[in-house]
Amino acid sequence: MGMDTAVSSIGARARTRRAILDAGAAVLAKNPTASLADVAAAAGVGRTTVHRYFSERSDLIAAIGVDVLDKIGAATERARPGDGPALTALERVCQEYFELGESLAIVFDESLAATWNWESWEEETEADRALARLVDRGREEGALDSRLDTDWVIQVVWSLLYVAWQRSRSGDTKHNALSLCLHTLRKSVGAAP
Amino acid sequence: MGMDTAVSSIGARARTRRAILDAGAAVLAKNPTASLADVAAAAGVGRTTVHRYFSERSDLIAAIGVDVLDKIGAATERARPGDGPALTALERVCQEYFELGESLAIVFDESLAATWNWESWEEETEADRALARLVDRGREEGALDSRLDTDWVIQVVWSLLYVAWQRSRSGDTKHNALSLCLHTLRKSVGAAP
DNA sequence: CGAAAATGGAACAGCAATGTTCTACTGCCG
DNA sequence: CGGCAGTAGAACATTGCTGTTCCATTTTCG
Repeated sequence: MGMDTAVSSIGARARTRRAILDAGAAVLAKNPTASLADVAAAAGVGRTTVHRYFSERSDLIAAIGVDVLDKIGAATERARPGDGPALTALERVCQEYFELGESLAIVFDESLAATWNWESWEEETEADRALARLVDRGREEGALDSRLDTDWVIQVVWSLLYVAWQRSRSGDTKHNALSLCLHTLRKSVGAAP
Repeated sequence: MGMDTAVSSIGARARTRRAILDAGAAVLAKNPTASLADVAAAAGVGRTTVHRYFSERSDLIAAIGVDVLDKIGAATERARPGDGPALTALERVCQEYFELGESLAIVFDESLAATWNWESWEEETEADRALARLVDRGREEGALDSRLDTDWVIQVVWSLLYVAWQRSRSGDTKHNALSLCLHTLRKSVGAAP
């Protein structure tokens, strides 16, 4: 059937698209002002090919954003934030997010969000809501510090993730960085003993 | 004497320079890709005047960097990191840094550092050393968690400051944001009870 | 093999920011 | 008053990125 050609063709397109998306995320995370030529070089494709997939720069950035949100959504589901003790679940979420690696940098970079017309960034995702529910549950269970509101806890989680990711980038092992992160997280947002 | 004209002239120059530096810090913190025309407008001066004080864009950015490092140095001295119990001293440092406000954004923005040829950013300042000494002292006193190394503690301090600063930007009172920051800091890096 | 799809590279025009130069205006102080 | 420092604004050349078009080449698959 014609499906084979369609599949292989779509497969080729998908592969190229993914290469550009990944390279774009890595390059733009390090330097948000990098040119599309830099992205193309990092992806191992020609500059025109980048334009063939994403007609404008903002299209590429938006696509990277969608991609990261997808990854975060998938990681959140894998962590099963509704299962088991809240503090343990929060640690699982942390671990899954930490595995996202470079994608994290995109989340933290505000200057990209500035280049960004994109309202999807503002609106709450299902992952956001799941994380908020988890924190709320933790406070009700008495596992989280009642003096810290939900927003604060979530912000602290993300910032500790960022610090840990930077540390693993600086040469420390991922395991070590994650251990420090989780240990600090437990102490900082856990209920006072 | 000629000194009067010199003084007033220098006074005028210094005032303009300061306006450009402050406006530049504020504008570039929000959007590192902002044009010099934006900086000039924010400073209330002409674009040519900016070039008169900082011949190239990188000169302006470098000058802002020096300025921020100066402010951090002064804040560190005010906090007297050598006096009293280490945890209390660390909180004082945190308070002083928090007061730096917008200048903090400059410190966290990596994309500015990328635009930046500037090696001074890498090298350790006296403030860095003082903070490291304080953390070391805290661990020896048993006031800080012995499982967290100095680098980690310092990174956590900065990231909590960043989160608190963002929060006060988002509408919460500075007092409230600082309280959350200090409370979380004590728990996260303090010695386990 | 042969056609269609995908790509790379060159070339081009448009654009925005940069950095420079020159002129005219303003405020200040002797 | 008259000179001087500082400034704004216009005008200009330059540069680097962007987005587009066209063509030659490679890859893919029937």
